[in-house]
Amino acid sequence: MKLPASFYTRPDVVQLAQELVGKYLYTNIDGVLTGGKIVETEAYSGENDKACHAHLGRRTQRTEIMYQQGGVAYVYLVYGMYNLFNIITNVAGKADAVLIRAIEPEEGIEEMLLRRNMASIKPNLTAGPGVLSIALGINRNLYGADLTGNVIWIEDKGNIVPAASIAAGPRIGIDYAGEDANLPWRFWLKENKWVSRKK
DNA sequence: TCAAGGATGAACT
DNA sequence: GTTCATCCTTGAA
Repeated sequence: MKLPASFYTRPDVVQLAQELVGKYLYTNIDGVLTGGKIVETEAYSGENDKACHAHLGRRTQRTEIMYQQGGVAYVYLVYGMYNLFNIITNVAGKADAVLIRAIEPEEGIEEMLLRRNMASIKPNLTAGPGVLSIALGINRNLYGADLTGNVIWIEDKGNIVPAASIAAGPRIGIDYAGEDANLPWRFWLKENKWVSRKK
């Protein structure tokens, strides 16, 4: 079942990031279906989070989409070469988002190998936000894409993820954010080899 | 095995 | 000019 818009407009982005672990992310780019199970996420909050691009109402052409109502994609370029995929959440004007960091490949594996220029399937095919976007064909064409449409979406397959199998810890690569860098807002499936960084 | 460095562009100072 | 929500290659241990 495709997640409805009402899932994304809920106010607690941290809770939402945790619930997204175990859901399934799919893209349909040029008629090619690829996707898999989400195994790692991070929460970013517009209010009170220095790590967020839209912290305290910062507003640029790049971050404009973050102020929309939840349920759209925020794709942006980092370090000049990688597109990172975020889900905008909460109601309009809040700028909350969830970064998808890693998935466990399931659908369209051959196409993902082709996009990554890899010969055989290995954990680093989709472990990490930059390579994940390459494998799924995500680029800035999807900036602002509707997550309830038919190009990129998330499905709930009814599988239950016990809270005990989800680990929480500090987010990655945001040391500049001061004390907010220590917030345990990264969630991943314990003992899953498709997670981008262990521990 | 692991640390260092490069690629490359948008946003900020 | 500097920083950044990254990843891959290189060369030293």
